[in-house]
Amino acid sequence: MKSEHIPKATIERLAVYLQILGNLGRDGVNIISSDKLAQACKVNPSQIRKDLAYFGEFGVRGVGYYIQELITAIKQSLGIDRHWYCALVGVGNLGRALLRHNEFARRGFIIRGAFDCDQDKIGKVESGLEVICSKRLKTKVRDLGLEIGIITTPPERAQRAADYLVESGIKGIINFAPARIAVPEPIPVEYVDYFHQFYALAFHITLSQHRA
Amino acid sequence: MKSEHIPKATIERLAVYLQILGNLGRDGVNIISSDKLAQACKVNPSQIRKDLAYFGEFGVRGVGYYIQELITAIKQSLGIDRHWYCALVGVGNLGRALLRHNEFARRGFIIRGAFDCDQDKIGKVESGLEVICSKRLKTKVRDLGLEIGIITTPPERAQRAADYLVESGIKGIINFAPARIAVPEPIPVEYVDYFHQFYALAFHITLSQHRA
DNA sequence: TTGATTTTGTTACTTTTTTCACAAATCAGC
DNA sequence: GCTGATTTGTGAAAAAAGTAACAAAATCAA
Repeated sequence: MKSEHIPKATIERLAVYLQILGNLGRDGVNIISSDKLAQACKVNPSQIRKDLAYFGEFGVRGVGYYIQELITAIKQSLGIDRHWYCALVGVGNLGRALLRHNEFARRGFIIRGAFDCDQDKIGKVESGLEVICSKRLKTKVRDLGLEIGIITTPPERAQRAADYLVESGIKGIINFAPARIAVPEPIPVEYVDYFHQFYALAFHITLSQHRA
Repeated sequence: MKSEHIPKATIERLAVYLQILGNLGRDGVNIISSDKLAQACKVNPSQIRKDLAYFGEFGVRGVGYYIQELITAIKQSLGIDRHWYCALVGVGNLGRALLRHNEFARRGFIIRGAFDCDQDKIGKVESGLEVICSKRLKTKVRDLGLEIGIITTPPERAQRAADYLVESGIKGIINFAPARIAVPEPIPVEYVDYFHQFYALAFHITLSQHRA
């Protein structure tokens, strides 16, 4: 099998597989079967084989998957076998926290530009990056080769940030602001709000208590 | 309709509806139809009606939904029409960032205990909370009425943190550590890792470039 | 080399989720 | 109070995702 439409859930699971394979690899394991990996991820083994089948044949029948090879294959499939340069728009509390968070670079997402439209912030230096006026995004995106935009503005300014980013030729957007944004069709947007998971947890706890 | 099994995707969408309704409410809108809300969320209007139908009848035929009422109804459905007291385990960089992040309290998730097993950290004060030895979780969970555990340890210590939390009688866990954890059946766990969204974005960008 | 055993890749089947379509309810104007 | 215009709630249909089952490939022992 190869390509066609790939379910969103598959992409999410690939990220999980990657996480677990990484931990296993660090523990010195070399080979794993879909069955064992499935146990570790708490999914169905067929599910794993099917998810991987969208991208190619990475296993060896009768043997299983070579962990390092599989990690490489999944990274390639997701497009994270390379660096991505990012623009961060909105240098507030959250923005600053992300700029300081060096996990970004470790995972291959390198924030190379920090932008804000507040005159008081422009010119200041945050984690080694000078804060630049959002209106200058276009030039910077071109000059620095930025491909991903990270929105960390307050919700009411998220749409404007998105507009600047789109206009500047950015290729995709991660929106941390608690607001939906509208962008032209081809540009993918992902929303991040970990309170959604808190809500889901509150729901599940409440549900099980209601049953009891 | 009422209760039965509710899709995970429905819960996620309810959180999105809530976000958008909140923003609309602040803008002074009072009533909205499933059609308009659907446009704002970029989902199918039937989807919205069906999602809500799992929990009750909140709309008025021929009219639409009263926004404030709907917000209340969704919050009740999710179980976030109340406060939740939380225990945070693992006072590293991420843990400290979350402790400082006052959005938690604003959204009704109040972190009332900070725990770590590192002797150097125990006794120190972070954002007004004294860091307590993880082994004392049980007493504190009882005395402070903590219901949700937030794991922010390094991945290799996530399972132990989970074990302490489960033993202490916690009702649910949010795991920020990049590792899967095993807990007894009835206790719900939600995983938070925003790099998954970065991966999804990288994938979509790569895909569309491949097509071009 | 053959046969037993393992485990993948893939097709067929099952279940779940989403979308469609329409009756039931509401409201405004006459 | 009736008529027409809306818009919900919901059962039926369609689409999508997940699971099971098995042939094909690989390994190993005899």
